[in-house]
Amino acid sequence: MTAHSIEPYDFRAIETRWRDTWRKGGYFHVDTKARENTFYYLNMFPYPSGYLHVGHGRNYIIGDVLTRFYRMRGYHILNPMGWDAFGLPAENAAIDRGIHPREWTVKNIAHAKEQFRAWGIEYDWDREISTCDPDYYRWTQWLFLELYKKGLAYRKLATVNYCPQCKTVLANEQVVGGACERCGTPPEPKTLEQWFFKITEYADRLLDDLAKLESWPESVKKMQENWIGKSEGAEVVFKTEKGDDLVVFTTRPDTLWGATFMVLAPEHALVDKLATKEQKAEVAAYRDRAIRTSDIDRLSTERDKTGVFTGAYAVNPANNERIPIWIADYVLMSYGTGAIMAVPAHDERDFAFALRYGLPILPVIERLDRRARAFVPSSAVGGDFEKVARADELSIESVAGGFVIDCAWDNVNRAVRLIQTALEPNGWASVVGTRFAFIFHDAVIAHDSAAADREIVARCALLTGATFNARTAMEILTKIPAYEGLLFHAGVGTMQHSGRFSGTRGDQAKDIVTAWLEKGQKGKKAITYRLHDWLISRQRYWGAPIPIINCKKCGEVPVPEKDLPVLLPDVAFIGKMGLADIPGYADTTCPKCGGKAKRDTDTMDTFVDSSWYYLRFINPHDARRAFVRDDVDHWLPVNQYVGGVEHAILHLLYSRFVTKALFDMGHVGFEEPFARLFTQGMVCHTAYKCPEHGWLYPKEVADGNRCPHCQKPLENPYFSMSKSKKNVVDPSEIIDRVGADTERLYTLFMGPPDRDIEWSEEGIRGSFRFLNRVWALVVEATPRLAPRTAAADPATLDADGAALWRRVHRTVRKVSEDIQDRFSFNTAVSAIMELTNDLGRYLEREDADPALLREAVDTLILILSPICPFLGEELWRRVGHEGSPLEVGWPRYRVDALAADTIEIPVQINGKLRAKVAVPAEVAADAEALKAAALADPEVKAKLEGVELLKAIAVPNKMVSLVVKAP
RNA sequence: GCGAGGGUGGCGGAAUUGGCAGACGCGCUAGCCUUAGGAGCUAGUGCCUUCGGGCGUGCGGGUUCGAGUCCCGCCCUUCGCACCA
Repeated sequence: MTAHSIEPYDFRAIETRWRDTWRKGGYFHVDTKARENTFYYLNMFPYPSGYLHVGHGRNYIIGDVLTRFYRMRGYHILNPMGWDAFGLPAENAAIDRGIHPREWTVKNIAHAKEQFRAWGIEYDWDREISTCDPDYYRWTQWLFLELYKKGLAYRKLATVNYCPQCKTVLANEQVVGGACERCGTPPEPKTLEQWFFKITEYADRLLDDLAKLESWPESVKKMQENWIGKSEGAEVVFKTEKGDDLVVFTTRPDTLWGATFMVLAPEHALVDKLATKEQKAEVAAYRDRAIRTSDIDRLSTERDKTGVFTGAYAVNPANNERIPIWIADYVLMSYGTGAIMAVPAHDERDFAFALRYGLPILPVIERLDRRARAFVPSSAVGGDFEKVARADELSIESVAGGFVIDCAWDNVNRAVRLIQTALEPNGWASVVGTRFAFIFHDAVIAHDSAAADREIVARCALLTGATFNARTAMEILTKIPAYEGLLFHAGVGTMQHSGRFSGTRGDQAKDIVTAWLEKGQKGKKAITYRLHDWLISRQRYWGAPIPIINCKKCGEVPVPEKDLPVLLPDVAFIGKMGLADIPGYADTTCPKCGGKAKRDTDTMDTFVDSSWYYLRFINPHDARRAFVRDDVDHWLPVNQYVGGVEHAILHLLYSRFVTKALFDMGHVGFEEPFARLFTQGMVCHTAYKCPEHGWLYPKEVADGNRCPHCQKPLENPYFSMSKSKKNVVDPSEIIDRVGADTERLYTLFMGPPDRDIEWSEEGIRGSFRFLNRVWALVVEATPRLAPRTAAADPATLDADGAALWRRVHRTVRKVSEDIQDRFSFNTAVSAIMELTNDLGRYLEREDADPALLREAVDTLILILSPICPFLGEELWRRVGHEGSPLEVGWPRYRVDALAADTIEIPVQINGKLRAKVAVPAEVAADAEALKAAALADPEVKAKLEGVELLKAIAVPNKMVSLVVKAP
């Protein structure tokens, strides 16, 4: 570059100049009546919580780049923006500041819009919506009523977290570490009538239709699948001795013969009835403790399983064994039937519980490997036992305290006979694995029933004497180190010890047992989901009121559609209140009978607001309808939806549910709301933590990474940006120092968009430097450009020129594909950088071709303009054009410009790169010609001197691989 | 524990279909320029080297003319779910 000083890149002036140009030009207004070339791009709308940091910016910058790109490609692109404006943080902030949540929300929205403007991020602002606006929540209420009419909204008693200090109900997310997030008091369970949406009715469709979502990330689909948590199995009816039916759900009906006890959730309805007089007090105490602790502190995953015997018994329908009924908090009332049959031999939790409480553990499923192992204490047999076993070709090994014999399933019996023969009269041994048995000198007792278990324990106790203290056969076995890992397995295998079902193959066992249960009316095939109905009631102020009226005479009456919206009462906000606390709000008249009635005082979960907003954007101002069917049917499903992975489950699942419900009601003609989903990674940044003073702002931190208060060395963990960790970067500071274009460029360049990335000051500087180079280069080139209609003629270019010309076209193709098909903005940016580098080198030539310069410079500006729109506008005018790059259209590439005349082909000899040959393109494309050219190359010839060529492989346009043998 | 990602120079990352590993950027080194700046320009920059070459994409095997990429077995790490019967 020449040394004379040129005009500097004045990003402040440039960004100020073009800041409103797109809005004024109406470039992003779209007519939703359009039916051709339409594209619905949607970013998840934000919660207006103060201000957006550079991490939030990533999401919207990606959207803005894509929108500008599609716009240049001639699409009618719909890219709207709105505000998920209801919710708890607004109430909390309002409480702290003594203002109304609406005031706080409105202020934040205004500030966020100003941030978008500074970022150069444009939307069709005529479509702005805010969920706290009556014109919006009126239709949220309409949605509620539609679901209600369909029987998909209903009310039932449910337990919520109630904070006795704040005197209010807490949402789950307000309970942090088992305490109220505001005051730290542990919440109490409280049972209230609550509204639910019957999402479970759609569980199967929500699960099955995931397969149709081909352009969703696999991880998100998997998360939804896990969340829905479908398990297939059977319900089995156990009769209690008092005559009640106790229904359990199991995924392993084939293990029924191994069910040696039952466990109920402490809250189970039958607990009171079942508990015997002697056990009642203990049961009640355990249950009360469980109810209090269950939801509060689940964090200790590895806590011991506890439980209490109810005193009652049930009958195992498979073998009529009498089995005890326990209660334990490891069984959850919220899953299945709240009761289980415990099969301790094949369920890890049941195994631990049974060992702890001395309940029998009976193996009923064979191990897949069908191996067995016997342990023979040395005191139980004579001195020549080892020799005898060897003579019988058994694999015997001497271990501490005795011998271990490993057998395959077909020689277990032989080993057992041998051991029995060798036993002293008071000795005993055991075998586990494919066969479980205890061996005595006068009998071999299979460990296959509770009675056998008792007999084994009694015999062992007798033989062992006072030191014996095991309660079950399994407990004896767990004390033998050689058996570690062999006593328990949860695999599917052949049934054993299961009466006439013994020997049933594992792959058929479940079906065969289920069929038998159904035939004998002892149970049936059943499916259980982890997914629960969606609790939408919030006892809060800042949300959409539930449009239901309770009349003493008529009962539950929906508010007639003509009376919507049910407005939030416009009262001074006093904090910590729900609608129930507002005098007069609930008083109304019954729409049916006209008598006195009460309004429902719950508001809706904000996920209801966001479960349908993507529909409202199509006709945001329609006063008569939530949306227009014909229009939404055209524009939806959303072509591209982009947001944070933190919404992978709830928001996306609720939206899918609502769409399916609306489809069933005939309101929309599609079953899935979002055709393509992309989840962007988070932006991380170093945080500073003092062990004593907590999180510190970077600017507080003194030199040497020490705490300014106590001089202690600080920890520097690396976290996604969050206010609480004080590691956010404010975009206004970046924009002020290097400009929005630099921030946009850096945000895209720093890494693949689906991965978490670290914000770095050095990276910002590099991006800023690049834009300065682009600026200088274009300013430098401007007087040397051919007129703006000129295009380069490749025939007249020299080698350097032709190379640049090819680079221009290759770059257009790469950037187009990277943006549109691959969502790979970082590589698109690096391609633009490479073009800039080449252009800079070419520009150093005095005789640079003016038409080529024109083509290269124009192209560079155009493909950079979606990423750096301010600079794009400025430079486009500078090089002599009128209007915005947005009006020009995305540049096209020439296919004939993609390939060079001469291609350099690497040559490998025995897998190692040994030479490169330059060949004409038509030679490189032909395997035989390419092979010949490589072999004729002097360098290759020299390397082949004196060796024998065994094989030559030529891959057209790629490489030549030679296999040789040294003499 | 279950599920899904990820592991490549000093750092962020690239390699799209099994075909030249390290594009692009940061940092660093040397030089130039300069009324000195956290500026700009030029060159270099994976490691080792006896200057022939050798080694190199978490580790160990395998397939192949050829493996960052495919297969088998491990290790580490991030995220999500987690007593789900």
